[in-house]
Amino acid sequence: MNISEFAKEAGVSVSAVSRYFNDGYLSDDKRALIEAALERTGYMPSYSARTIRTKVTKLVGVILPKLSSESISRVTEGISEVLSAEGFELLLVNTANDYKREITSLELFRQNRVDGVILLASVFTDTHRALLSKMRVPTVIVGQQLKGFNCVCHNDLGAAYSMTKLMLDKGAKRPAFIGANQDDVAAGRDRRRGFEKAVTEAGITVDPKMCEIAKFSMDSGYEKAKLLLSGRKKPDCIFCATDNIAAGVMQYCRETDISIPGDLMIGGVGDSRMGKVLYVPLSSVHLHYKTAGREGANMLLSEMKSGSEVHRILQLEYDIVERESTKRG
Amino acid sequence: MNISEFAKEAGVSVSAVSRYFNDGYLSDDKRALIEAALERTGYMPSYSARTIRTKVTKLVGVILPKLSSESISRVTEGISEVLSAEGFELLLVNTANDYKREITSLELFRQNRVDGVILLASVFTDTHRALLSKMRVPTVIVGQQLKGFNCVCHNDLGAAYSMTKLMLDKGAKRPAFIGANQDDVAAGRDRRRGFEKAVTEAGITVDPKMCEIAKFSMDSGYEKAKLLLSGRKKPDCIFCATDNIAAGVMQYCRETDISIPGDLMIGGVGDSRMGKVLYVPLSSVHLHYKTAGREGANMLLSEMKSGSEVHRILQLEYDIVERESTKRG
DNA sequence: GCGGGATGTGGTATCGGTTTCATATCGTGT
DNA sequence: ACACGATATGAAACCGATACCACATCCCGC
Repeated sequence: MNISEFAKEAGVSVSAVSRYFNDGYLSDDKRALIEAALERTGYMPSYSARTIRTKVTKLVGVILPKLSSESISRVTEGISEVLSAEGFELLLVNTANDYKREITSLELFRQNRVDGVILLASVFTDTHRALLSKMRVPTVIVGQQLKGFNCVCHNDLGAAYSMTKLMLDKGAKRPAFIGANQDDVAAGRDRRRGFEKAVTEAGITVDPKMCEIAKFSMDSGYEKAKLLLSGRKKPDCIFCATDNIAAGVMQYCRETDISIPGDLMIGGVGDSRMGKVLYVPLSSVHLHYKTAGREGANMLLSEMKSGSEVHRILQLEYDIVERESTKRG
Repeated sequence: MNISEFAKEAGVSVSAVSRYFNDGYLSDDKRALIEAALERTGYMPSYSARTIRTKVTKLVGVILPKLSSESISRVTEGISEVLSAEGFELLLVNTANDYKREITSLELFRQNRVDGVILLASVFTDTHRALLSKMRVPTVIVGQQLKGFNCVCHNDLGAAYSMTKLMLDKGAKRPAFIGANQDDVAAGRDRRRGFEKAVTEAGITVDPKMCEIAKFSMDSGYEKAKLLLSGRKKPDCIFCATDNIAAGVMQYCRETDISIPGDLMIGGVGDSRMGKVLYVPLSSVHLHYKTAGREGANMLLSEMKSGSEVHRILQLEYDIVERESTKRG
């Protein structure tokens, strides 16, 4: 059933029906007629037909690398909370860690499919940059920082620095690092730099042999821990770029009877739920993921309303959460 | 830029452009002209304009109670995997555990916004049933079983039964239960029935005082554990309807020096990542969440293709994963 | 040489809404 | 009595695509 059939059924004009669903200027008589017919028929106007004239989709595209990650789902929850309150819906694209799909999705979103885009990016290539600057809809990047674009990000460097410093202040002398791919500026490069900054400041030379690059998984953390802890020069603390990696390290320690924090201190980033219940509760850095999602959504909202081209970068701070894995002395 | 402007720019007819993006019957000359103009202008056809004629949105609505839950995000990942391979995108609605939003979202999806709907439901009210039977688009329910509709669900009763039986077989005599709201048929009622079945079969009478209802959170599990374990009659095993609840129970046991599995065995459901790294690794039941998502998506796809009204129910089986929390003798 | 299927083409009706426009009625201040 | 703004109304143009239609080739078999 379309609007003219419905209008006939209700005994009013097409314009009247359209006015009912949009602005005012409609007599109470007609309003009642329409409501009665609505009750009878269950008519609903077609969104796409509306969109074709108004150019408004009430849809926001969200591009993310995976769904089953605590940090990402928290961010998404923040986004969803703010946007749904404003009547927007989320068009989700799960790239499954495939950068090419980020590109194709951005392409897709240029076709007037959405009113705005939020990109939970991992890595930026030149293609990314080129495409992003050609976007015709407001776009916000969450979790990474890219000059010239709207971003909400975390202080990854500071977080890594503080966590590493915490362990060094407790007397660690042989710090090790297990991080993520350096192409990922936030979780990879910045967290490594934070680690290195703290180590250097403590008067220790960063030893490349004490630094490993892992995937974002427990298993990977486990493997890298095995590498680091079975060598000759053993670390007395490990800073892990994510809690997942830290959990893998801890697994290895449990199996090999390495005592935590006695023999080895461990610190993570992300303050995941898991960290609290690990067999040795994990010290971590709380990043405000949900807030990042909310703020990203708010930034997008204001961008969509104003249509302005101002680019802002919002960096959120962090909180150190100390638990048993670093409690010495 | 719209199709006629673009057609003029390319030097071809509007029909030719439309044919370029759809079927064949287009000479190579025109194809080349269009491709050249595409390169120059970056024109993309409008999705909503297309939808208005074809009635195809290439969108699937997914309604879920929350995002930051491991089980739900796994299901969603399965859904996303299958549907994106078929060129569909997900329109996500996060109801934030608000049943009313499930209703309004279903309403919304009746407006030709999507080609199909997947509902990760929690609770079914009469309103749900009424609305679901009025849906004009193919709909699949994942995680719950509702007669007369397309469903993909787990064998929740069997899962709970087997886990409880495992603990009873190891000699537990005073089994306790911490479950979820009984309005949730799958995670609430069925898992409780499975527990009760196993207990009864073992010749033990189910003691209502040994049964608590928690929320789906660690904290709630912790609180209920305190209730059960500080009473006079202490349980020697607790079956928890979810791993999160079990993790809360374990937290309490750690604080109060209750030894696991010596004093108390604990079993969960869901085989969450957390379970493996808990301070006592948790026995759990692996439910095939991602598979459920995939199968739900497949079911929806075949429903959308055929347009048939056949209703199927697919129940997935489970695997017991035994870890230290129930390893006795 | 001719009927008929496959291929190729552009004009235009159509999808289901919104917005503009011309027009009408009303209350009200002067 | 009259001008004027606020309210109310339906017809028709319009948004940007697709699908149908009428028509033009071309190739093939008979």
